[in-house]
Amino acid sequence: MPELPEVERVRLTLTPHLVGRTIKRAMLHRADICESFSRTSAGFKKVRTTPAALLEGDTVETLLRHGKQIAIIGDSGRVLCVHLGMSGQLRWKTEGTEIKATHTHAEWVPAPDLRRPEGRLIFRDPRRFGGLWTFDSLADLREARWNTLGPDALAIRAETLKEGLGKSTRVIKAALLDQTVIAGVGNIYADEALFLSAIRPTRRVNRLTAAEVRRLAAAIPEVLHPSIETGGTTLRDYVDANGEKGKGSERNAVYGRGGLPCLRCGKRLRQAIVGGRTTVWCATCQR
DNA sequence: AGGATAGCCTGCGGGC
DNA sequence: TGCCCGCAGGCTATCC
Repeated sequence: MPELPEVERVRLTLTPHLVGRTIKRAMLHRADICESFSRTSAGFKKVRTTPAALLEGDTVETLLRHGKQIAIIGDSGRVLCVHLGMSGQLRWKTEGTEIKATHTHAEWVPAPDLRRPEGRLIFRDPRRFGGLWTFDSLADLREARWNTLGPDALAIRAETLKEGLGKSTRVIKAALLDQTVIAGVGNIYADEALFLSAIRPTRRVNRLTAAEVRRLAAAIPEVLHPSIETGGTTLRDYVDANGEKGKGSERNAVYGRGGLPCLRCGKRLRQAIVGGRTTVWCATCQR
């Protein structure tokens, strides 16, 4: 469910709970949602997941994000990578918080910390499109997994976007959803960025002008930043680590507004499947 | 080899 | 009030 702003929000709200805490116990309730990798001379091989790989015994140093993926870094150097997929949640559970017990696939119990209230980290994911990946180091995660991702959408520049798009003939909407081109944009913010840059989602990548690519590159962080501030979009079941819902959905100019009037020109917004996903745009404002 | 499509899962809202 | 259908924020495997 989450795109970059929602994932960033989870990272930000989880950080104060986790950083500096030592993981006393890591529990994996469903083995098939986690893959562990270890380095070999040839590359990487899949190994059995151990509690230590899930950061048991580690003190959390920091939380990073690239695109829609989060990395939790332990003081041993080990790294736990979390991808929320469509329905994944990373939650900080305290005495008072109600979290559905169903589909809880992993839990982390920290050692008591006198300065902070007790709590534990929960990974839930009903649809199981998300998952966990463990590596011995951040370098390993970058080499084995994040290497396929394009530049993070918050830091995208016109030149790198142009390079990532290449001479592709597919529609721009599909290219924006391709995480190897740019990491972090999903269905909501692809439509929002295309609206803001006045480009039709059905335009072929290789037919975009340099000026249009520049507008698009500028529009992407511009649509992402406010959603990080407001707590991300809420359409269904997204919540941050503290269970707070986003307040950003009413800010969307096109996503979820098919058939409604364009906020800029008042004409009816078009809705159709583009690049395999429901897409909304204004045929008047976007060319 | 790039690009389009089906498929993986569960939950929920709308229409009957 | 059910029940069935369609649809959902992501990504991949597989075909052409």
